[in-house]
Amino acid sequence: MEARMPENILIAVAWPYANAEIHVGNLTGSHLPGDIAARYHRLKGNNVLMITGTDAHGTPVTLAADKAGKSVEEVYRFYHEGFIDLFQKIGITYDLYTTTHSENHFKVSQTIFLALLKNGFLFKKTEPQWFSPGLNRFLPDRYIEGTCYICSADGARSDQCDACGNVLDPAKLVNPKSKIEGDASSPELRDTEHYFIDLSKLEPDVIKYLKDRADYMRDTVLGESLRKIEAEGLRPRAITRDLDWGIPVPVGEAGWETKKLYVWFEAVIGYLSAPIEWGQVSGQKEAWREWWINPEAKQFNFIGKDNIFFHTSLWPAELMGVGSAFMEIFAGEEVPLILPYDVPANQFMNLEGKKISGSRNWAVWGRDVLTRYDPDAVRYYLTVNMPEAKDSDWDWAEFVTRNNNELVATWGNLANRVLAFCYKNWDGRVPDVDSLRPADLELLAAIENGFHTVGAELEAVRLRSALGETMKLATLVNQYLDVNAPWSAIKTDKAEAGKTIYTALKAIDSLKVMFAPFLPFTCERLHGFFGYETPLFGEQYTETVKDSLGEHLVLRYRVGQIANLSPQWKPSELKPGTKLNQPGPLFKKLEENVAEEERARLGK
RNA sequence: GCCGAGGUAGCUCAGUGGUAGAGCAGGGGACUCAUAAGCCCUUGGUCGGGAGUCCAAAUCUCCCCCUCGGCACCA
Repeated sequence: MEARMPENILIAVAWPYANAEIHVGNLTGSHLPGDIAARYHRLKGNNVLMITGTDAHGTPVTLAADKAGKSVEEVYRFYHEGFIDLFQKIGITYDLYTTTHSENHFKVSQTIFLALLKNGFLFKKTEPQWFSPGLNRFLPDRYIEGTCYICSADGARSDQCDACGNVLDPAKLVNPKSKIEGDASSPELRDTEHYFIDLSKLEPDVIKYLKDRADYMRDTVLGESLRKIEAEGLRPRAITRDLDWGIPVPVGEAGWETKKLYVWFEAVIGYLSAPIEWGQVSGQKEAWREWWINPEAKQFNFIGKDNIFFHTSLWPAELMGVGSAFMEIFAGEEVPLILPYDVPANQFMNLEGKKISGSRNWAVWGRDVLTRYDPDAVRYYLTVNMPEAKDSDWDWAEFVTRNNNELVATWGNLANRVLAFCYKNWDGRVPDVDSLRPADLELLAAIENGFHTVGAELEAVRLRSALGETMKLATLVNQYLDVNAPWSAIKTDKAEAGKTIYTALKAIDSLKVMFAPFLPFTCERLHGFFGYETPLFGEQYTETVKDSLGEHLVLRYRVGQIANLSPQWKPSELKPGTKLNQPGPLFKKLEENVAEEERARLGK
């Protein structure tokens, strides 16, 4: 393949919230597609930085801590460490998985706030907000419900009634109640002053930002952003809250000590602060600029559809409002930050036809499912069923059949049958061949072409399609084997059988690379069967970072011994005579009763 | 109510102007290297309904029906 300049690719994933475990819907929604993209670009030789971390702040964490009788820090650390354990077990290779509760993130977030203030995009405004006398704290609207004063339906939110659809005046809500368990006090409206970001002023910029990307952004994403904004406009939005837990608002005025930056205003800033922290812990303090100042860099935000607004409106608005002022305050140079290239948001994954619900245990939890199934089996099903265009469904019976009929039968069996046949009949070595036949060259050409077609799908973040293309190529090799039947040929002409096996091995060696972003664990094993001495991927590890807020665990990724290899996203160059290692099955076939057993676990 | 996304073979879904597709499930066959896997052939659809534009529509326009999601100070 032609030489090319490496691209700088930032893979930024939505920040998991520290009040619940991660389930398969969260994985397929953002972490897994991000990891597949990151691994592909690494194989391609691009400079990849994949980051995110735990969103530690916000009211729900505070309330979860109250309920558990623990400190907010304990609660956030509990989930944070669990997330890191899961990402190692399922191979989500963050270069840095950190947290919003770090000195660095505080500083970067506050700098963004100050830059927006400097540029005139923030204003203060006093509004009534619900206050719980029982909890002695302000509560977000979602925690208040009452009776609608228009249609008399119960369960109306304070600003809108779902029953009649009317927008409500919170002050008129009848019999307002706190939805917090154990809070029997009657919430009341109290005036409170907050900072707002003037999104209406930034609306033309946001529209232009989205229109510039409209030819490749997903239709579902544009529908929830561009078309919605054109229809409804953007309104100013409060970016501070009355809360003890969170990032202090960097204004030295009295009365602001009890207020914090709104979680989504600051969580998205993590896409900037995490690369900065990554540079610090890697001893390359300025390296983050390669993904944030370099206008050629491409940033991807992998998120679920629930976050589309924050990533297609609020975050670009923050960045455009900041302009060069962030760097001016942060580093003393007036250069602008770049804007995200694409926001490939996924829809939701349901479970057995119903919406996933953590509180009702209608969920397949990431760490739990990995105690019974291999990570690549889970990754495979989550990828073929990824909700790229619309909501999808995790169905246990389908999990079993896709595992058995596709992963095991088409791909795993292909690798195993060819390697085992070769190992047994050619003394553990790749057969020697003098020349190849037209059919052999034809197969290898088709496989080689896959690096272009599958690569194009991966670059466009059409992951289901990319995996489907790869699986089709595996079928092509199965067909080739059937036509050439080396198990028959070997009885009369071992050289001919050797050509078939050599060709098939080379094809499998190539397919291994194409499958690797999706199935990294088994492809790494297969890589080992072929006798390679360096791995396909680097390794994950954790370390503890200390700062003025204390310390936090981070997950990292070390490229290690493959750092100096040339890009691996290219056709196999397998040499005749290469010594193989003892092969074995890559995947496990699942029993038919698995679906029944798993369904019995749900909802309990 | 408003906004958005969907409604294509029994099931899960791909397909945005040019003779209806894939995988699974069902039926038949040849083979045996392989986790009884793989391969070949095959049954099956008036592309939610109606009207329109066009030489030509699953694909564009309009109306209607149904499902799901959101309704932004909730993450």
